[in-house]
Amino acid sequence: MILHVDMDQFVAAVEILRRPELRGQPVVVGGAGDPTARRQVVSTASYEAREHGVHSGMPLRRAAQLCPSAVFLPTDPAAYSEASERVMAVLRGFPVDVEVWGWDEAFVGGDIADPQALAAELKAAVFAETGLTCAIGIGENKLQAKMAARFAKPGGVHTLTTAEWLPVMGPRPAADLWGIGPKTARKLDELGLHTIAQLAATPPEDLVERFGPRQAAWLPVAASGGGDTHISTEPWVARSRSRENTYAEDLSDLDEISREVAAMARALTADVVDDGREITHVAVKVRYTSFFTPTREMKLRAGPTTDPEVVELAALHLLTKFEWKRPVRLLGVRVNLAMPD
DNA sequence: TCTGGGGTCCTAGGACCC
DNA sequence: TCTGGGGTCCTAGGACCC
Repeated sequence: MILHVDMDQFVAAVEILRRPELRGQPVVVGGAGDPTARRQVVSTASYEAREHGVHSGMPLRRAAQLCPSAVFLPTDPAAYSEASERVMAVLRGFPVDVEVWGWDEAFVGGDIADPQALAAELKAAVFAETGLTCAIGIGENKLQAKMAARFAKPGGVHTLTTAEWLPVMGPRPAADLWGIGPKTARKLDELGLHTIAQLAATPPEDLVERFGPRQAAWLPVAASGGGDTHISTEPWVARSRSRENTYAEDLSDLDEISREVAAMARALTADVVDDGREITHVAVKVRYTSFFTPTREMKLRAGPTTDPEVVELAALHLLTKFEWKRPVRLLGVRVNLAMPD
């Protein structure tokens, strides 16, 4: 069996931990914590704020309208990263395999005799050592465990097995499946495939034309409750690193745009060089006020580099490949990293 | 009340080479 | 002479996740 550990309202919970007076109050974490700021969105809302309809991705100003009494806090990624490390260390203290999945999730596998007992022990240990609570899903593969954790939230334990899968998940919309987003859900709807049970009963051949071979093969398997059972304990090696910024006021001046992109390119290079990595590709992203968002990317011809000058010049070169007739609201730079041997 | 930031993986088309 | 088929690299975009 595989367990999926999913922290409850993780970002909000970390903030509440260091400000206990916030417990029980609606808390909204996002942007610089200013509910009047434009172009900033909710990162995480506490359960109390969610009761007012506030959710991740919502503009802060909208959140403030829905829940004027909420406490608004700036995001503090370093604090969440540090809290995440403490949680994962607790999980690794057990004789199990742990695969970290983002800040606030992990899959746990290995030689597990009694998954229910293990789940209870993990929850208790995480709470005792970090003050944070989690939900735990138990399943026969990662997909089942992940879906089970949704039923377990907040703070519970839930099991979903192959035998239970179709009776429980079958009637639910295909969009409930981990890996099916709004676009795929709409395409499935257009094919008359609305529920997980309907998708599970569809031969891949019927999906190839619309979805391509890989997704066509995966969709019915996932809908039938099939999934990956491998827990990888290898440390994650990042493929890329990026920085982007949405500006409160649109940018039109190409000199200013160039300065911004150059600064991002240099900062990014410093970050990855700190991590001992080399840069192979540079990409620039522009979002116009229309929300049209093209990207331009290039491989560094001279080979992998750690030189900020090279990365900056590449980014500035890529800038020449865009049209500058309209103002922009976002600029971003991404670098791809050479994979160590 | 207009729509964040940081990632990963997949697909598709064109260039280029044999 | 007007024309094939395969393989790989590169870039752009789409979709999804937290």
